[in-house]
Amino acid sequence: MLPRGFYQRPTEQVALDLLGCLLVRTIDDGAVAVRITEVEAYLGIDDPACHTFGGRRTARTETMWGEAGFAYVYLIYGLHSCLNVVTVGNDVPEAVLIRGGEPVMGTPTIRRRRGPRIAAAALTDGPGKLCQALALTTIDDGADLCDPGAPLVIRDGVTPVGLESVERLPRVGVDYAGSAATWPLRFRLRR
DNA sequence: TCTAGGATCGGCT
DNA sequence: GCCGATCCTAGAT
Repeated sequence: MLPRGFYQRPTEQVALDLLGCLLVRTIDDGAVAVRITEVEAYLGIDDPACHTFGGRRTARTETMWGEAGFAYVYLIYGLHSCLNVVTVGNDVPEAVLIRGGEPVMGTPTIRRRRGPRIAAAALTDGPGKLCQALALTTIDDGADLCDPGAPLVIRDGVTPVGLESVERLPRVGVDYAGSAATWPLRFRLRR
């Protein structure tokens, strides 16, 4: 399991290093693991696309202002959840959005949660889809990812990820953020 | 209180 | 590729 110190580093570095890691979700309903293939960095108060831009601190974003290594889960478009991991910590409210992955364990459970008619490639290839596959909702906001007994933890990947296999792209859906919309803070594993 | 808009998804054309 | 669903959040009043 990744230790707290992993998350207490610059957000872009954490985002890169999360690629290839395993998201392991253990609840009664069924254990599931997903290999992270796509993430986005959100750089706090100086990032117009970030929920904490300009120092915004509300009930929703409170988790981002807390310690690193905790899950920040919020609801988007009134119906989808998105999973982030808080980075840096100590009143530096930055985070990495987990945008997608590929199932490596518990695929039948994922399919049961996602629906029988969903194509295999579309089971966990978006932030909302990922949360549905892992049965994550805003109830899980504030969960500690560094607690060995937690129902959601992140483990180091089995095979190391080389920089040459990582694409850097602009972030998705943040056109409202002006020039920050073009910042290359989206990282994706080539396939 | 009220209102505009959103870090998306999936079905349909 | 387009578009509607759906309701919470945050800022304004």
